Amino acid sequence: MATSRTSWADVADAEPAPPPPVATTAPAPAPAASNGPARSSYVPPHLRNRSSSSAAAPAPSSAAPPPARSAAGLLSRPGPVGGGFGAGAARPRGGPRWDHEPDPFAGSEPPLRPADGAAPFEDHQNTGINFDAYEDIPVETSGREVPPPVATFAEIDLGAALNENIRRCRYVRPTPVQRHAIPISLAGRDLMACAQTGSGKTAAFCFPIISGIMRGPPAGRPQRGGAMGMRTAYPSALILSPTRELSMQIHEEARKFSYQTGVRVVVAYGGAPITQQLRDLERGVDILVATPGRLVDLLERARVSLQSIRYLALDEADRMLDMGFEPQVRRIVEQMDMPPPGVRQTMLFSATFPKEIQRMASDFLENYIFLAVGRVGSSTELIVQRIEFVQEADKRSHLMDLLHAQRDTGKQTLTLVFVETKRGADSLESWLCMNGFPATSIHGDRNQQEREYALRSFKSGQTPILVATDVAARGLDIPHVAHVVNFDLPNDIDDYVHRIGRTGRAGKSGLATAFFNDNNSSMAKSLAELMQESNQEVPAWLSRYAARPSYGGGGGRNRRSGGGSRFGARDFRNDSSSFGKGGSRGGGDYYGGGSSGGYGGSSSYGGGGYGGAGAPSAWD
DNA sequence: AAAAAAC
Repeated sequence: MATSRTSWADVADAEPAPPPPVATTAPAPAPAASNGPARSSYVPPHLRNRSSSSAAAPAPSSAAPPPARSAAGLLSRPGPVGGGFGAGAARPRGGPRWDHEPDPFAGSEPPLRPADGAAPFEDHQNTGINFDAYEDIPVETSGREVPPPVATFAEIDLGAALNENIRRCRYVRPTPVQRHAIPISLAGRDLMACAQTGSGKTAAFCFPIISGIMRGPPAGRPQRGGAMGMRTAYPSALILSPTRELSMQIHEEARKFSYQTGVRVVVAYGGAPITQQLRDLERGVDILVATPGRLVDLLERARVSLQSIRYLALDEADRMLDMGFEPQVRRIVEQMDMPPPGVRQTMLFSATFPKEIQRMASDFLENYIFLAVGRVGSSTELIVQRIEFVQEADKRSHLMDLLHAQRDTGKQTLTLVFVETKRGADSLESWLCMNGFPATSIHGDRNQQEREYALRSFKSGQTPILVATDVAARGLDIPHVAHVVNFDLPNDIDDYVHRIGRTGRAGKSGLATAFFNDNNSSMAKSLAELMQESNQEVPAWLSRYAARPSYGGGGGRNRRSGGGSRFGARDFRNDSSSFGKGGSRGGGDYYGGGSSGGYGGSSSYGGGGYGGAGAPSAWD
C-alpha cells in the first residue's frame, strides 16, 4: 500500500506543485475583484505539463463524455447554474470556468514541519488508509428494498469529472460506508447512516449530491421568484453541521470533490465577517455548507432561499437534533421554504444515533434506509482505551506524567486533551505552557480567528497539544492525533465515543486515556459496557463502580444508545418497544426490510480481529 | 450544568 496518505481527503502528492498564492487550510480566498471573463484561457495547475492529449487548455475533456444515464450535453450546457440568483449568472458547467477556480488540491495541508527542521512525523510512510482494517467491518441495513452495495467506484456511475477527482484524491476503493451509502443515495432514497467520521462519510454524501446536481435540471431562480430579491441564492443542496470548524472541513473536502465539475460549493458560518460569505453566495451556489445560526441569519435576510433544495444532509445528525440545536434545525428544515420529505432527498449521518434522536429524525425522512457500519477507529480494538482513577486535584500532575512519557518516546505526535469547561481549557492551556509543554486551546469563548489559528497550529505540530471543549469532539479530521486524553470525562457516553474518535482515524490505531473519579460515577456502567464491547480491558475497580446498585440502574441518557455491540446504534424501527410509545407513527410496514447481505463477514469480526493481520500500525 | 450556534 505504497500509495495513499494520511486522510481520506488528502491530496495526491504526485500532482504538480501549485502556484504560490493559494494558501493553507482556510477556505481559499476568492480572487479579489479580478474575476472578469478574461480568465478563460486559465489552465488549472494539475493540467499543466501534461501530454497534449489531455492537457489542452479549455479541453472539453473534463466536461466530456457524459455517463450513460445522463442526458447528453448536460454537463456542458451553458445554462444558469450555481443557483443562479437571477442576475444572469450563466456559467458553463464543467470545463474551465470563466473565473478562477482555486485549486482545492493545492496546499490544503499546512507544512508539517516543526521549527527545528526535524522530520515532522515518523510514520509518514505508514499513514495510509488501513484498508485491511476495513475488510471485515460488519454492516447492517434495514428498510424497504435496499439497493445492493458496490465494491468499486467503477461500478458507480458518478460521471467523468467526479471520477477524475476521486483519482486526484487517491481514493482507490470505496470504504464500507461509501460502498453502501452511495448506491442508496444514487437511488434517490433517504438515509440514516451510523458511521464513524474518518470512515469516508463526507464523500459518502458528497459524491451522490455532486453527481445528482450535475445531471439534474439546471438550478437557478425558480420561475416565480416570489418575495425573494434579486440577490437571493437558491442552492440545490444544503449540508448542515454543528460547528464552524466542521463546516469548514466539509467545505474543503466538497471543493475537492467538485473541482471542475461546475458545481459550486459555498460555506457560511458565524464568527466570520458575513460580507465575504454574501459575495460567495452572489457568485452562485449549488451546495451550501453551513452552521445553523448563520444560515438562519441568511434566510431572514432573504439572501438564501431553500425552495430549490433537492438534497439535505445533516452531519453529526444526533448533535443537530439534541436539545440545544433542535429548534433551530427544525426551523430551517420545517418552517422555511424547504421542500418536504419525499420531495427533497435527506441524508443523516452520525457516529452515534440514540433512539430518541432517531425517532425525532424520522420526521425529516421518508421511507428511509437505516445503515449501520461497524465502528472502525472508534470504540474498536484500534483504539486502546485506558481509564485511570485520578482525583480532581491530581489531574494536572498526572497529565504531566503522560506527556513526559510521550515525550520520552521521541516520537512526534499530537495530543488532544478534552476538558469540561471553557474556563478549564484556558487555565489548563496556560498551565501547560508554563510547564514547558507548548499547548493551545479551542473553545467557544475564543474568537473565530483564534480558533482557526489554534487548530492550524495543532495540526502542523507547532503546538502539539490542544486543549479543547466539546467543540472539537465531533467530526474533525486531524491526522496524527495519537493520543486523546479525557482530562474531564463527558457526561454522555456518546460524547465519549465521539471524542476518542479523534484518534485512530482512517483505520489507524490510537490511544485514549480518561481520568475517572467520583464525579464521573454516573458514567461507570456505560463506560464499562462500551469498553467491554470493544474488547478493552476493564479495570476491576471500574467494574465494581459499575456494579454499584445506585449506578447500575441504566440511568437514562447514560445508557448505551443502541444496545447492540459493534454498532453505534440500531434501527429504532426494528425495536418493538419503540412502538406504542410513538403513538400513531408508522405501521408494520417498517418491518420486513431485509439485511443487505453481501457482508456475511459479521461473524468473522471481533475477537482478536485484525491485529495480527500485518495491518500497518502507527504504534509499532 | 456545560457546550455549541447569529448579530
